[in-house]
Amino acid sequence: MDIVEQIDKINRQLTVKGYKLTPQREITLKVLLENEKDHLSAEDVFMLVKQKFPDIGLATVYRTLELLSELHIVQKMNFGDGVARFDLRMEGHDHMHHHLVCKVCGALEEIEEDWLTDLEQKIAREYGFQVTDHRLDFRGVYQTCKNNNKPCKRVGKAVS
Amino acid sequence: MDIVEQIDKINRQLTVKGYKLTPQREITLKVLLENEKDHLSAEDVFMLVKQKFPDIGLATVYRTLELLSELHIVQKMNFGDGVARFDLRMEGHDHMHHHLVCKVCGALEEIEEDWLTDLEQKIAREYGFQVTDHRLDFRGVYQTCKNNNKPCKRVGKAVS
DNA sequence: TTTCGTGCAAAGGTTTTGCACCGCA
DNA sequence: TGCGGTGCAAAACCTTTGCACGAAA
Repeated sequence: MDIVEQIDKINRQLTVKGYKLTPQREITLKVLLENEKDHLSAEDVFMLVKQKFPDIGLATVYRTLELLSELHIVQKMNFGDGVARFDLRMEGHDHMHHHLVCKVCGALEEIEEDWLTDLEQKIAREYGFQVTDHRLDFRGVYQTCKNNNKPCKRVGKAVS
Repeated sequence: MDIVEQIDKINRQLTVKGYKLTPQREITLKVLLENEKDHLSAEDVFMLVKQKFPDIGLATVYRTLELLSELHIVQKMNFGDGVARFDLRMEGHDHMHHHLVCKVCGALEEIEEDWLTDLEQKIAREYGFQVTDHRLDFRGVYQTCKNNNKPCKRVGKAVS
């Protein structure tokens, strides 16, 4: 599924809900699609969108991200560095991704495996709670960082 | 271990690092201990402390929470509602707790079990990443909320 | 005296909101 | 015309910081 198809699909989702795919929204979506792995902040998105559409306002980006959040097209996340970060949720998003956050190099690595299916069933059984979403972050240190005692890699946007 | 002993222990931790247990810090700790399950925000803590010590300033509460965070006595968390929340980490804190966040009633339930020990070993093996901390939140709906189609319970502070 | 901790107020940074305007049905 | 969407600036909000003062070693 290429970017055009993706945007087309999202366009239909918007239309169903009575929203329009304005040029600003389309470009914001493109930026999100092109940086799918990067956990962009609103400011990041704004700067990238501005390159393609210089007249856009920051408020529009916030409003678009908010809208896309509500429609569960993007997911708003928070890594504790004071800014919200946004992730496109692609079609197979039932298996949420997890994160490794390295305290030394600040890298934020994504892990695509889903480890929690069993756990979610257990929670449904034992707590009467139906999980729709989860979030799993590990904080720690890469061995390489630890051995070298210096930053080893930076994947995506670093988080303080 | 009662509150006095706990504070005593924390006092020693502070002393070792060259910090003092001022009245302000002691009362802040008491509030945290008395509301251990509540995920208080800085503002929450401030208001509760102010009842016992009306002259305290908000900045002091922030500074105390920051200090306690650095010493890993409390843990700073973020549930995406725009404020940081703080949890005391009691002695057996190696097994981090997890959360169920209900979208209907806003309840934030704590789960004391540790399900991720195996996973952390796997991560160390396969990703060369040594985990010191993790965070696991599940979002979803309580069956009771779903059946009644209205909020079913509120545990601790609700989160928007 | 020196140092750490404090209260207050101001500043900082992120996000939201009010408002006038614009384009499309 | 009506309405959703936009840009801009102002506001709101949470958190941090500068500064002068105070208490304790």
